[in-house]
Amino acid sequence: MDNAQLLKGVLEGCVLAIIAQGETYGYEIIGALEQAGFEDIGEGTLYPVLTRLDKNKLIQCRKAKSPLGPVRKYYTVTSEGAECLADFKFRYRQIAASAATILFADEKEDYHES
Amino acid sequence: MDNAQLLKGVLEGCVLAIIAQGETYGYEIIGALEQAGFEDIGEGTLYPVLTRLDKNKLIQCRKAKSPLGPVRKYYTVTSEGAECLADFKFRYRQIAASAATILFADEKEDYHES
DNA sequence: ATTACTACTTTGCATTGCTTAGTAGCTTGA
DNA sequence: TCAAGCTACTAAGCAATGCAAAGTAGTAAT
Repeated sequence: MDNAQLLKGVLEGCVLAIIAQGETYGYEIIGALEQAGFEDIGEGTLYPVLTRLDKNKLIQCRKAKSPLGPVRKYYTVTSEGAECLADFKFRYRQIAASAATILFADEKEDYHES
Repeated sequence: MDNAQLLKGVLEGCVLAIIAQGETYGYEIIGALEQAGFEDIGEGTLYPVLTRLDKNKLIQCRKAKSPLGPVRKYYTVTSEGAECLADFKFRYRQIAASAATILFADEKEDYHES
């Protein structure tokens, strides 16, 4: 029961959602993920996600100088990416609801408890 | 953005949770998953999960005749499995909360609007 | 010049869902 | 009897993805 498996797919959707909130770059995205509660998202985890999203035309890239350090790659979502994000949210909601039904079934017995 | 990836890890925890609700067998578990809202969980998806849970000593198996059809393998959770399930629920809640923060941040603006 | 911080890249591995195909017991009807 | 159809489990092989580890570079400060 590896923790990593729970992230699969979810991470990609979350990264897309973060970029949808405003143009941003890799390092900043890692910070946003950690601030939301995700722990230990390394660079080796995030950057392949960005590469994939870019390859699939869901985000697009623009290079710009950083005030400190090397060149940054700023990302924004494409219209196709926005569609995908909406679709993802829908599917995630479905699965999360199904999982909650099973996992937390015993915690919702407040109202029909005989 | 494959739908299958969203299931990773979640499925295993859900199967464990279903068995924890009472002794059951493969075919019945598939029914329970579909009833909870999971779509198209095939046998080739479920049985490897059961094999893995068994190998990891989280569930144990008992063979018994079926009123119709071949012998069934009835599963129950071990004490170790119960611990794992509790741990899984905790981790799932954390990740689900983090994901919701990012994905549905814009939907919770009822109280500090304007 | 060395250290440290920012920022992105690359390689390779392990896990896991899924497709497909196969085995096997039981019941029913022609 | 024997084929069809249901129940029930098994097995082989593929693809996607998170992740660890190591590397490349630019800038700044000591």
